[in-house]
Amino acid sequence: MTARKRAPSNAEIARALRELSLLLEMDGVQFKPRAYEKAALAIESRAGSVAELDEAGGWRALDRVPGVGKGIAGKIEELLASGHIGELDELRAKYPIDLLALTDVEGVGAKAAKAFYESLGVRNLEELEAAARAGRLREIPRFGAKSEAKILQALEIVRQSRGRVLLGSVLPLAREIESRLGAAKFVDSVAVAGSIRRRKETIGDLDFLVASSAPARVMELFVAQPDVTQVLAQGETKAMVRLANGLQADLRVIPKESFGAALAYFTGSKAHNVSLRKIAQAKGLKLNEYGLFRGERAIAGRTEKELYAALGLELVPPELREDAGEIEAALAGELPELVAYGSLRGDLQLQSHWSDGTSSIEELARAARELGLEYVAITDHTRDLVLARGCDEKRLLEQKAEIARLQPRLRGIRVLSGAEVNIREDGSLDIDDETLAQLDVVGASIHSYFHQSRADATRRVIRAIENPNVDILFHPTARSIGKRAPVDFDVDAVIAAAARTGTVLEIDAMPDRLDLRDQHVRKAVTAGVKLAIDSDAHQPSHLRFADELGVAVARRGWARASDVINTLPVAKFQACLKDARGRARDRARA
DNA sequence: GCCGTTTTCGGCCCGACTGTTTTCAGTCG
Repeated sequence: MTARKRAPSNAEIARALRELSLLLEMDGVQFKPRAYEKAALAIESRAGSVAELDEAGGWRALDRVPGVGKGIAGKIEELLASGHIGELDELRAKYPIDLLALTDVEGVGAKAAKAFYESLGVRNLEELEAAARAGRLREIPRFGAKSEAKILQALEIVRQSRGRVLLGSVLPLAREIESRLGAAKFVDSVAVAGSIRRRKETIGDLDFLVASSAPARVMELFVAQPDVTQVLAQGETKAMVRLANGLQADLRVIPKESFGAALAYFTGSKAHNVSLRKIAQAKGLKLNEYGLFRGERAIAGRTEKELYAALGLELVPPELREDAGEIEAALAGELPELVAYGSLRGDLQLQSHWSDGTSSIEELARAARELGLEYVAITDHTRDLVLARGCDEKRLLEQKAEIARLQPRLRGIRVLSGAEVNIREDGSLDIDDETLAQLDVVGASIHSYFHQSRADATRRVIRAIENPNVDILFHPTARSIGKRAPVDFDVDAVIAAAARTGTVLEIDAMPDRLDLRDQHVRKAVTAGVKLAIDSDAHQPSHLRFADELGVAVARRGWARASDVINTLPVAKFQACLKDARGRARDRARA
């Protein structure tokens, strides 16, 4: 067993501050909880390491982080120096419960957790579930049978995602480990395999594959990484470790000539591999992680391309390997040419500090240009979202004028005016048509009434997209992975309506949204509905999600570049929206 | 505990809605 001293990551510091915030709230302290929560958010979304910042400049440097003052800077220093925060330990002793897990359940906050603990002794998710099943939550004031049922439903969603983490939260670490291994002289090639390579929306563990003639040295390097908290197993060609984020990471070392076969084998999915082996079997061949064999002789396995070709298949992109028709398409030579990473030219959903974003329009535009984008739409929240400082008609038009003033200073990137209008309970919008008609890009989305009946929700969404001014349906189902179920509408009916009205459906690339999800993207593509892949950025560091995660979801949904409207150059993109609005108006008049 | 073009005190994105009950916690971004 290895235990190494390492500086806490920003995420770990944020987690401690967030727990402190919740415990203070539970303790009835005023205002401090919000301050700690704000500081946690700021630290979590910071690009640079806070631990390094402290090392370089101490609390004075920490104090300059927005939301962090003298007090919280002191707490962070305490954590970095000793691994503990005294006040946090004291509060944990007072309330010995898994508060972070409990408040992750939709409908449970600090106050509810306190009531559950003090009245029923509930300390963790298991005890909460037991209490809810026994019908004991309704004994607590202000809780009844309905809230009990809602909590059980929310627990089910949490349970389904237990032990899995969001793709977006592990991808950077996976790449870091990959490049660390790849930098070693004795490593010939390295790859991330498993569900990360397939870009599944949640990840259960990390799989690494290395080709090397010095496996022992690779093993040593792998288990000695600073992120490793525990070595679970270490043999000659295989190691398993526990990482600081709680996930397990596995490494296999393979001889060069088997790398392609092993990569295919460890990328999966299981169902895809079973189908490949059946094809091999039918040809009198044997397929395993070491290669494709006729009798004892290996006939392919050095690369995946060689392996698939030997089986009579086109190379199947990892994102499609779910045994969902890709084998048949590859046999027939009819795999689609998927939208490529790096092919987005625009980003159509950005929130600035005009509503709940943290950056100015100019900062967002410059950051987008840095990423190589040619245009962005500023789509701040609107009237109904009071907490997000939603804009009314007047502010939206002021912002449009502001964008026009800024544009000459922003060379190399076109900024479009827009809005993320709220779809109300009945499908009406919270901004008038006259104003919407003046904006370049109008997205509409759901932010409330998540629990309507299927019929009501379907009618609501279709009514919204039938408005000729609505160009795009933003984050269509409003789900939050591992937290909130998607709004229950008839997806096929909404896709059919989008095809009829020329409405674009969005793939919102925020790590916990990924909405539309892969299967629904595929339905939309089949129906000929256009997609937009957007970051939903609230700060510059979010912009990269569009390419990193959004394009991945589109690829998993079999989308080509021609299906994605923001792969178009800005003039063609705008012509496309204008054309759709024109036809929608004609239809509305008819 | 943080913050300041109302700057060293006194505010704290602060409205509608749900579920549960007569005063409030939680949710929406």
